[in-house]
Amino acid sequence: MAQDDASTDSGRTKPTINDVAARAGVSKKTVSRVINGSSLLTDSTREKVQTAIKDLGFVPNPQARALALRRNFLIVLLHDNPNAQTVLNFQKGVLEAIKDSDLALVVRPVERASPTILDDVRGFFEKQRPLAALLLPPISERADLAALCAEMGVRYVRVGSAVLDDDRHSIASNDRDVVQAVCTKLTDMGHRRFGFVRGPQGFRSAAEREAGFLAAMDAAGITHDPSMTVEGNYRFESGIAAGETLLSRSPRPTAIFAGNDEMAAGVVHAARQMGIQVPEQLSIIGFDDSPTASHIWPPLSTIRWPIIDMGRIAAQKLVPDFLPERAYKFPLPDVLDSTFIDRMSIAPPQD
Amino acid sequence: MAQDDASTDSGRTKPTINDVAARAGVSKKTVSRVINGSSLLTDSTREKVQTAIKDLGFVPNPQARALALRRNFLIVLLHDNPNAQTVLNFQKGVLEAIKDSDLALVVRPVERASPTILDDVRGFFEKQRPLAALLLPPISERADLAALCAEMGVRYVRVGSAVLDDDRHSIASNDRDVVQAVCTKLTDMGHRRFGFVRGPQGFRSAAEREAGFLAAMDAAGITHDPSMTVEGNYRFESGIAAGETLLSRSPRPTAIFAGNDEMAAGVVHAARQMGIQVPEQLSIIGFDDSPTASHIWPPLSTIRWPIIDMGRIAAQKLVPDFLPERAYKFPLPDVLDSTFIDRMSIAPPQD
DNA sequence: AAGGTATAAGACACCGGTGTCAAATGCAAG
DNA sequence: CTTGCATTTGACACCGGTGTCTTATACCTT
Repeated sequence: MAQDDASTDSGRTKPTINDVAARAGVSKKTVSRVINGSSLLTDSTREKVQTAIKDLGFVPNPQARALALRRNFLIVLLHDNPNAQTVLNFQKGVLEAIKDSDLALVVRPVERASPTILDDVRGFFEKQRPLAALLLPPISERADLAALCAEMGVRYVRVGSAVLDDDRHSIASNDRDVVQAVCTKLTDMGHRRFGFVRGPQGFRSAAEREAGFLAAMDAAGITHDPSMTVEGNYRFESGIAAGETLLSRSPRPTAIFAGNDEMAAGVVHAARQMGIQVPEQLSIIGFDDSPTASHIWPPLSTIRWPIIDMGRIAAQKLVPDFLPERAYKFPLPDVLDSTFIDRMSIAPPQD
Repeated sequence: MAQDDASTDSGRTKPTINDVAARAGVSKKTVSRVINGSSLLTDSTREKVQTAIKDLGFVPNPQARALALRRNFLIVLLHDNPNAQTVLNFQKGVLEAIKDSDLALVVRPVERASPTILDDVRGFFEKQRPLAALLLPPISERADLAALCAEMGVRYVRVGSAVLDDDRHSIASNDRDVVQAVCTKLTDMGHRRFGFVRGPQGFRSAAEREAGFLAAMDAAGITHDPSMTVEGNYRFESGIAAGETLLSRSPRPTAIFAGNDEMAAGVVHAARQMGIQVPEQLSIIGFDDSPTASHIWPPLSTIRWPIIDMGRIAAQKLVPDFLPERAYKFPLPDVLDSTFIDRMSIAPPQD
């Protein structure tokens, strides 16, 4: 295999751009142009260089490129989302998209409550100089973080339950519409007395889902009593508390929509403690299609949002020019549909 | 604030090592020594330089260092673990440890089944040249991956249910011991007929937990019928199937240990379908303390492994020389204790 | 065939640090 | 007050690419 000195050498140590240049008989700048897909190249030159690259098994050094370009080939996932499954699925989608690229995904949790959050992120950006950032809810709702990205030349996409930015910087699910549609199913079944377990203040998802619920009530001609809306914090325990509150009202609601599955599971728990049968005496719907939803009894009817796809599309919006296969087609959607997963927690009201 | 030209300038563009050198009246190499904590420096020189660094707000450029050192300040998390909560908690621990360092965490899922896994990882290492890698189970069990890390000069730590490597390269939970202890609680309660839902072949955790279970049987003088061990794949559905199998045996087991919470939840599900009361007629114990465990009814007694701590300690073992605060003390442990979380799924047998 | 212009390729400095080795400095001993 | 040696500091090349500007080549025109 050792046909000349250069290739003998290449067996031991990684070939550099200089080795390629020497072998192809061109300058390193020309090799650089080939790597970067410059259009001002003769076909024959390009071929020569590509052959040399292949022969040598040359892989450009990302650190050197990063230094010269003042930009790292990193996508940062900025998040403070408490739902592990959501975060991991989103990661999965992103990683799927960047699989065969030169990019890597770095995770960076941030603290929503921290007063120094902007400085923290700025410091991180200054150090790592990432190419792009992905903002997961709820911090995706912070306009100041998006502005910081823009200011520092970091591309970004904001992920949310509703469109949060212009189409280049946003990917969203249609929470409001899907919740309205699903709650309308319930009114069509004959339910008239509803309880609603809201997500916490400051979460756009909570507001969107509530808006969808209210719209369904409106459409069915039902006046929703505000005292039948209870606020939780998206966690199981708050669902129990909310369930206890709502189910001790008289008359009792026959259907409860909870802002997410954890809280819905809490409501189921409360119902069991109070001896209320689900779904016969009480219909419950959650949101997320988390593992909990299918593991509890009865299995929860819930709404699955396409979080993996959102991750993939977010990455595609972010760095289309870095992704090898352009198998996807433009324009990329801004809103993705969620789907209703009907399991066993809903039924028509009794009597 | 602008006291001289240099500081005026530093407001616009980031200061470099040259600016610091000029301000401190030393060479850039000396500044470099200060940054890297070289010991052959006069105290007065060090101070001068540190003052200049502080005045200018100088932050070394990681890309440049990466190029010169041929090493990126990246820790890679290599995983193919299906349990989102586990992965995310581990990430959390790692991130906690590297919080104020120059390091970043990048996630890289790998496919256990892929025949090209070694080449994939090698390619990734060649491109990103990470400083270190963290191997999560089950791929942490692959010695060839560890060898690859060693060969490519990537520090690594393997995480597992038992010590998988020497103490510098391993952090483990004590699955076998804790399972033995917990199952002994069950025998002490009076249980004699046990079912065991094993994790899948090829998972060390499955083998360890089984060994612990068997040891407890042994210690209690119980001969465990091998047909009362059923293998699952760590997922809910396989737990249902295993539960159906075990609970249709006659005489029925009065206690079932499942290799993880998902499968335990499946067993609970199967028991309910068959009209068997938990825990009155059947005690069930899981492993992981996943959200599912506390959300189902009855809440599962389970074992919590200290995955966040394992992440933190893994990072500390990996890059002690890069972590700012040496608040932790050596030697770092190799094995961390899991704890039994007693909820409501166990009770003495009815006889 | 000469001149003019568009285009391809190259020379060289530069990104911002670190390694090597030589030079300068400090201090003890003669 | 030298000399000798250990220690501290600096000069300079180098890590492996890219940007800018210049030069060489190719293609048209007249």
